Amino acid sequence: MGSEYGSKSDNTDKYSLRGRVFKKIREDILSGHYKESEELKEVAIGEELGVSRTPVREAFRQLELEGLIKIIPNKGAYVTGITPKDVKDIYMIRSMLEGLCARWATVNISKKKMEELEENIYLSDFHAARGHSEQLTELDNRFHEILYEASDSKFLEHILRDFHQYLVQVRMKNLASLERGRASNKEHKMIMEAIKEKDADKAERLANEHIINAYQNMKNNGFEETIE
Amino acid sequence: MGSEYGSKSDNTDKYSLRGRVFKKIREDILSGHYKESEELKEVAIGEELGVSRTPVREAFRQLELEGLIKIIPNKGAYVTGITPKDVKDIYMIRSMLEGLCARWATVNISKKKMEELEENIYLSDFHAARGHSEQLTELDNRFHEILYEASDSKFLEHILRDFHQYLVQVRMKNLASLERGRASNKEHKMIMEAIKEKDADKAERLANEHIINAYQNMKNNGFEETIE
DNA sequence: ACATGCACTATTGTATACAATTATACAGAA
DNA sequence: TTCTGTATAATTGTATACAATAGTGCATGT
Repeated sequence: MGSEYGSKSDNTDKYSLRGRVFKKIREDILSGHYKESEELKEVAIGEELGVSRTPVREAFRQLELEGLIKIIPNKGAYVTGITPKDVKDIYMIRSMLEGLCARWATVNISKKKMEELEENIYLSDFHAARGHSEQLTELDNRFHEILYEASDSKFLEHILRDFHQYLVQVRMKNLASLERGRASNKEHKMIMEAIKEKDADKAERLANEHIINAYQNMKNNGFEETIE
Repeated sequence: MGSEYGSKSDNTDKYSLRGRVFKKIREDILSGHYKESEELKEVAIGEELGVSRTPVREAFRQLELEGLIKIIPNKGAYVTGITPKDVKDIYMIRSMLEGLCARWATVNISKKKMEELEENIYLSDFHAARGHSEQLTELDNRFHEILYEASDSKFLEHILRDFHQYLVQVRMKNLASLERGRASNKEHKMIMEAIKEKDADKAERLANEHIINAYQNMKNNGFEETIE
C-alpha cells in the first residue's frame, strides 16, 4: 500500500510501445521541441523511435483527444502547441474544478479517506521540514488524488486527472522550490480542515485559491522562458 | 455560410471507418446497449461492423480517453458505463464551465461574433414560433459554439465541445420538447444581453443557471428510463 | 481431494502489406 | 502568362499476418 502512488491515474500505459510513444510526443510538444503547426509524420516518428506506424497512429489518436495535435483526415497530424496563455487558462479552469471537487469531497468523503488526508498533511510537514522534495512531490500528488477519489464523481476525477497529467511537466520544477512547497502544505492543511469541519463553501474557496497561488508562483518563477 | 453547423466541433471524423466505429460504440454505451463492465472484443466488434481490428482499436483508444471504457493492457476493454448520477455530475461540471465561458466571452467577444449571437437569437425566435424543432436544435448548438469560440480559450473550447458531444445523445430528445425550446431561447437571449452589456458576472450566473435548467428539464421528462 | 505444472486457446500488441486519398509537378491549351 | 488536366509521389487509412501475453483446463503427483 502506497509505494506506487499515481499508478491509477496514469493512463499512458508505460510499458507498451504506444504508451511510450504517446509520452514521448507529449513531452516533446509540452517542452517546445516541436513547433506550432509542425507536421508529424507517422513513418518519421516511427523510425525515430524504432517502432512501426501502428503504435504511433494510436498515440496520435490520444494526443488529438487531449488537444495537443490536430489530425486532418487523409492529410496529416499537426502540432497544436501550448502557449503561456493556454497554461493560464488551464490553471483557471482547474481552479474552478478543484474547488468543485473540494466541495463534493466535503459532502462525500469517507472516514478512511479523511484519515488518509490528515496523515498526508502530517507527513508533508515532516518531509518539508527536512527538505525531502521528492517525497513532497509525491505527497502533493497524493493529496489531490485523495480529493479526486473522495469527490465520489467518476467524471470529475477523470477530468482532473487529465489536467494533472497535463501540467505535470510544468509542476515538476515548480514544486521543487521548497518555499512554495511549504506554502502549499499550509494551504493543503486549511483545505483539509475545512473539509473536516464540513464547511463546503470554505473548502471550495480555499481549493480555488490554492490552484491560483500555484499558478502565480509558477509565473513569478519565470515560466515564460520554460514554455513558449 | 451556415449549412453545416458543428462540423468544426465534431472530432469523430464521420466518414472514416474509425470515426464510424467510435460513434457507434459510444452510442451503444450511452444508450445502454452495452452493460456495465461488459468486455468489448476487437474481432467481435470488427466483424459486427464489417471492418478489421485496426479501426476498432483506434476507436477504443479514443473511447478510453473519454472515459467510456477502460483498457487493461494485454487483457481487454471494459465498458465503464454512465449512470444517472454521472449525467448529473456532468451537467454540474458543465454548468460551471459554461459560466466561465460566458464570463470570458463577455470580455473577449468580437463585434462580428456578437452580431452572429444576436442573429442567432433572432432566428431562434423565428423558428420557435413556427415549431421548427430541427432548426432549433441546430441554432442551439450554434449558440453555444459561438460562445466557445468567443471565450478565446482554446482549451475551454475543447473541453466544452467534448461535453457537448457527450451529452448530445441525451439532449436530442430533450430539446425536442418545444416548451423547453422556448424557455431555452429566453435564457439564451438573457445571456446574450448580459454579454452585450459587458456584465460578466451576470453572464456567468445566467449561463450557470441555463445548464442547470436544461438538466432539471431533462430529469423531469423521465430520463431515468432512458439511461440506466 | 487438492495443488501444481504444462499445453493449448483466446486475445491483445505490433509489424507489414495493400488501398485510397491528397498534394505536386509538369505539359499543353487558351 | 495562366489555367487546367493528368500522371506521379507522398502520406494516411485499412486489412492482415505474426508475436507476445494472459487465461483455461486437464493431467499428474502427492
